[in-house]
Amino acid sequence: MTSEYDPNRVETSAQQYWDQNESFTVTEDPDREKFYCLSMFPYPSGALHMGHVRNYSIGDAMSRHQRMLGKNVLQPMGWDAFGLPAENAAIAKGVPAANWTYENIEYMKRQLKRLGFGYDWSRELATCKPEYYRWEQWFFTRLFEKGLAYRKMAVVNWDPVEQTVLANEQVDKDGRGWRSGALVEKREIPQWFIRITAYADELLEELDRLPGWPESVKTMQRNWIGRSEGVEFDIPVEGDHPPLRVFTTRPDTMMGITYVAVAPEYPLARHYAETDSNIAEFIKSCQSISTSEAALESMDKVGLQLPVHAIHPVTGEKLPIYVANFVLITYGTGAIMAVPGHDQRDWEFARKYGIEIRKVLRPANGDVDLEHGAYLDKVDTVSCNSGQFDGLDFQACFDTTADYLTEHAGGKRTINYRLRDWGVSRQRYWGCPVPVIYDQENNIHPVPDDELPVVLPENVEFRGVQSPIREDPAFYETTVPASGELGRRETDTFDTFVESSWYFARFCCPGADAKLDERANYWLPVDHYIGGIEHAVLHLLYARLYHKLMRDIGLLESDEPFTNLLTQGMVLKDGVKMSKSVGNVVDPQEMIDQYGADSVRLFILFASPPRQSLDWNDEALAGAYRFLNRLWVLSNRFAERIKTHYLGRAEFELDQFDWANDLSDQPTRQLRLQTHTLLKRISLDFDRQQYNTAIAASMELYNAVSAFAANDDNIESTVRTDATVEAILILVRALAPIVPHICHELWLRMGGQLTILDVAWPKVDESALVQTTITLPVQVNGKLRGQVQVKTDASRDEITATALDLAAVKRNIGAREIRKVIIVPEKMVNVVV
RNA sequence: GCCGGGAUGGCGAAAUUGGCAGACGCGCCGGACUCAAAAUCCGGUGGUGGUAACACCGUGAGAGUUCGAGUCUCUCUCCCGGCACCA
Repeated sequence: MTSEYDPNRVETSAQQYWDQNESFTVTEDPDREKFYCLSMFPYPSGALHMGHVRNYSIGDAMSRHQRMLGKNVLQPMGWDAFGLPAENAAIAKGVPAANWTYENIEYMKRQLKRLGFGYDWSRELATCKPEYYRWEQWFFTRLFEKGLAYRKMAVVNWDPVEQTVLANEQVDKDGRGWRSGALVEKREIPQWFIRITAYADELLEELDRLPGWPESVKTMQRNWIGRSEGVEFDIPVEGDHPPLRVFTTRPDTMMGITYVAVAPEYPLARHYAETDSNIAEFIKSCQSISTSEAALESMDKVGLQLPVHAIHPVTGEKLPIYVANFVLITYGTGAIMAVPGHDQRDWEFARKYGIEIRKVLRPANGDVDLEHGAYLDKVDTVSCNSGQFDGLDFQACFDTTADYLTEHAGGKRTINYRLRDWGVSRQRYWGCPVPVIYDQENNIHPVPDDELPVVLPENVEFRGVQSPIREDPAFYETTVPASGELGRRETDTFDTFVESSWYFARFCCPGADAKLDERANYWLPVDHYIGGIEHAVLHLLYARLYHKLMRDIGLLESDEPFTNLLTQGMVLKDGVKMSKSVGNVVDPQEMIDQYGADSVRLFILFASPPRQSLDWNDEALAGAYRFLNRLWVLSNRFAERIKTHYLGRAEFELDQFDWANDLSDQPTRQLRLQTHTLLKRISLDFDRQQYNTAIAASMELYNAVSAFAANDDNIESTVRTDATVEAILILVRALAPIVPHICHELWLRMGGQLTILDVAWPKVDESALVQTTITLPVQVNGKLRGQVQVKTDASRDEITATALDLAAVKRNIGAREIRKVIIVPEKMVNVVV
């Protein structure tokens, strides 16, 4: 008697086996092809959610499949352990952030083990540990020395009641602090930046050499970097004022300038604000406006004219100067030339304030009316009303005007990026301390290597929101390197994106007494990176940047960190994202307790292709469980026979049945044809990570072999047993990456000598796919009318004759004349009448 | 507004990239087993008409290319995601 399928028992025993044998611990092996499969590491928020389970199920299926293909597979796991939630818990509940974090890690690690993911736990890391962030600090001081990290003033959210800086997440959508409820102000304080703009071009260009990345992510990164080519030049201002520096991508329209506009923060605007209260008030109103997207969208373009004029650099015309809320101090030069005829935003502003709209561009073969909007075309256009620049097409006019401005207006061609340098300072406690010391004159001294790490104290007490290390002399009081005078430590910590920008590299070198060692070059780049689309820009861009920074400091040889990227879809319930506020969250733990890890993994990979969203369905999960029960029963029914008859063949010879014996048996040939046709599909689907169809095909294989065995219960014919056994052995191996526990146990029961982890992926027997006859669909005028059985090597005439002989075909042709017969070899027949 | 991705049964989805639309699963209907139910097993399941054989319709809408279109081209509608006073 076979025992019933008890997932809890089966899974515990498989997991014990993997633990005891350290089945997933790997080392470098130059003789084997490596495969580094990485899933985005989780923030230890308390418990795994369904998104994690999906992410890691995909990664584990991929890793185990690659291992069966014979590769040296690295699949590590760790913890993105710094961050605000731990700090919030500390503030709200008085639990030390470190304890909260370590307890969550412990619980979530148990959950990951309970799900049976094949991680090399010997490489586990948590970013909040000094042995990790020590190297982050070391690296930062290198960047500082190279000028790639620097300090400058920047705007933060200031809570006037708590007297502290707030993270964006701590400001609600009405612009109030999460704890005090007070209106948050903008304040400028000095902060640390990493010069990502120095890598803007490489980050952009290299996207074209990442065929393994989804187009959507590459597009998002391109937009984020936002490269635009144009010209920067001076527009003189009356009186003693310095000229206004402007940037434009359309110098060809500069003869149409009818006003200029500056950002509220621009020096000229500030100058007049000192003496004019209207201007001062206007500037203030611009600053208090929330920067949330919704607010920006509904915001009107408003401005105020300054009591001074600019001078057109070509015509000498007097141009009004406005301070306007739509000009950004952070982009370009903070001032713009406005050409309302050929820029929609300038047009709208001009309309509102009654400024002249001048046409300096028209279609090459016609004219255009500027009554209803600006004319923006660049193709088939010609310049007009532009004096010496008249009659030119876009490119010629661009070049001529750009040259003119270069010569006469201090101009130069420049490239502007939307991308800003990365602000990495956070005035928070639970993060990696920025390793610098300030002396009495506020000069910056990086912490010397031998004094690293600057350890973040874990036993601290919160009094309100303020970061405890800011008011802890034991932390910030120190001496200045070299001089020994009294100094003050930086109390800012790093943005947590800094830790996640290099963890993939550190996984390669556990325990290294350096940031990285030569093992990194064996494993990197990551062959397949899997995670949520929400990281399309920030994390994935910063990780690319850090990889290049590490390369340029000589720690790595490769240019890019992730060869292939798979962005998995969201997990939904009833068609909407699972969330606490909707109340539709399904707890993975409950599902595992009820059905076991294998059923959860099977369902989650079966319900949707990995890149698409997945709608959670309890009933379909039960269906996955039922399938595993059927698999269990069928495999066990043959396990004893396999063990006694096939033991000794060993895993290496599994695919070598003695078919020469007798293949005249038609049902056997049919089963083998089905088995290997399906195996071919399964293998293809695994190769393209389409696990849902791989599982569907595996279920078909189960259905086929189960029906075959049922119809032939007392088969004595060896050849039929062989075919059945062969199909079962293929089925169990094909499912092993997806439902590893049950397959582990079944393999042992069937007498396997190796753990199924290390058994080779099954091979398609091409000879099983050879058919002597084939069924072809027959169409008349493209409509299906019947099927014919023909010999595989039948001539076109023979096929035509057979097809035309079908009653249904004759009936549908009727009296009509046959114009031609199209035969697509091995596909179909179409009679055209 | 711009960019990217979609739209196929009651539901999740599939279709080897131009060749039998709806594989596989869920749900539902019918049957077997059972005193009964659950579980399990067997059969059916795109729509309309027909006892049936069969016929017609059918992949968001409309046109086109083709012997043949879910797949290619054009136009449009809607949905999801991202970006956006970027000069």
